[in-house]
Amino acid sequence: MKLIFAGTPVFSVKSLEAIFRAGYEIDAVLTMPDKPQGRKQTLLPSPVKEAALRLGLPVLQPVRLREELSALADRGADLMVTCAYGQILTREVLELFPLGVWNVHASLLPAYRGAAPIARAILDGCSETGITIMKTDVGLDTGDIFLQERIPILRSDTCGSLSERLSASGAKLIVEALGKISRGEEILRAQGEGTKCGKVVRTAVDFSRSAREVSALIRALSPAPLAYAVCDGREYNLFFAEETEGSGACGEILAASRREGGLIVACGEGAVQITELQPAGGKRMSAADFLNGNKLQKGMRFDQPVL
RNA sequence: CGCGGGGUAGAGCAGCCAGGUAGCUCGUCGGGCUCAUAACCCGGAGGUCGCACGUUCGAAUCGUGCCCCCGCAA
Repeated sequence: MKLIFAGTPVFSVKSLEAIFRAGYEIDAVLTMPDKPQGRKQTLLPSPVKEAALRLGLPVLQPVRLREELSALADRGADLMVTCAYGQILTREVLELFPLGVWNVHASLLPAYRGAAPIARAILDGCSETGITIMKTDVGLDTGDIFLQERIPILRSDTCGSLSERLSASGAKLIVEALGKISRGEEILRAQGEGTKCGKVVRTAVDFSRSAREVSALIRALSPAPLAYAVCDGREYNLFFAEETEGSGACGEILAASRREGGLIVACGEGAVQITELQPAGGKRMSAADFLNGNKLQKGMRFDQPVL
């Protein structure tokens, strides 16, 4: 069984490595073209490309997959595995693989089809999410479900930490799936009605929301694209905040010292303790380190975002 | 030439504009207090002030050049 792996971000790397380690013949790895990153606009390879090169696998980076059909077809793979690849597959692509195209998706489909299922699940305050291995069809994450694993969402989870566990789960499940497929044991079930989620963007924290929602927003967008807040003309990226006791005007800093319990900000309902942040121009640091610099004082207020 | 912040002790910062003894919070080490402590008190160690050149009696501070880090935007 010869297969092609398609993936792009770090989330996909564990699946690629697991499939490789399980001994499957990976004919080529598809990933998005190198993109200019950062201030210097330097061209950077995707995490999957780096992993593929490390494993000595051939890498293909078509800008538009549907324009490289013949090249793909020539490789004669039996099956394709996709995992956050970044391109919608057309019917012509799907038809190239006799054993089908299988996708690793980071949600319990049919919930959270689409771009940012992990962040959305945290944002919505879900207590669990999971991984679905599905047989890709022409719709957006609408294919029949093959395998699923539920993963709890912890109060301490950020999109980053949850992604790591989901990524590991996905790697385990896709290997399991390939085993069953190679033995002709796949049993599928249709999804039915589902929900779609769009990608998440950098967002200003609205401290008039409840502490639960503020914490969820901050954790859902961490470590990227991040929630932020402005105080005293300076912007702060927020990496982590948990709900805590406290009340005051929305956005008011209720405490800004270790003695008083850290950096605590009043929300519309309750308060949050911010434990990791990054001032504009500065580095990411713990609230304890940040407070040593005395930039924010009790009584100051974070700006209310213009809605 | 996209906009902007920054490099001072292990960490986070002040000092720079108006040159003249290296400062704060924390950590660390030692001692004390306490049933005890992440609490409190006392004391100590620890810094080529990013690099180079220049101005000056004297530069963290002023001037020139360079290196590096970071936020936004793309």
